[in-house]
Amino acid sequence: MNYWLIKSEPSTFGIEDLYHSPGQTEPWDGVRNYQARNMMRDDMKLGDQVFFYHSNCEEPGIVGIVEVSREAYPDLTAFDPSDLHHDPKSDPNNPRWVMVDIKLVRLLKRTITLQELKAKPELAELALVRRGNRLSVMPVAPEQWAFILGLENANTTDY
DNA sequence: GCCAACGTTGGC
DNA sequence: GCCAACGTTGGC
Repeated sequence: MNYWLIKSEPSTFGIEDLYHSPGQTEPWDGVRNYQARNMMRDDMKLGDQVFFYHSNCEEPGIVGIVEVSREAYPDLTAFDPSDLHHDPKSDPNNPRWVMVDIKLVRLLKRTITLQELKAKPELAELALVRRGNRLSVMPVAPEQWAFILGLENANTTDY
């Protein structure tokens, strides 16, 4: 079992949108970064647990947990000229980009904010809080996963 | 293969 | 809206 964190801008697609999706499941399409793609293609397995992070918004932070409900398959939006993430260089016979399906596990009881994550020495190695990080899909170590989950019930004035 | 220019991300 | 950090592009 692997752990991950995926970012999304709530103005584009937030945890509320996933909550209201049919089957609370959506394809995680539009990833156009090779590092992120490689992780999805090679390492994201059925049942892997994933933090859902809201970026570029009023209160950036982790807002929910999802799981991988289908492993990597070709991202067909790359072939659609009308799609925002259209990539004319992706060959339909050898698709360049992949996506996985994610299914909502649950919403967190509160947003675990970026500010809070940054303040924890235990999470110094978390890719999310490292300087200049821009990956939309990143691994989370099992200890980091457990630690972050523990924060959900912690007193928010502790930090 | 170098690297400057450019576009994007995302916190603030 | 600003801007730092980073990835990608393309001329050479």
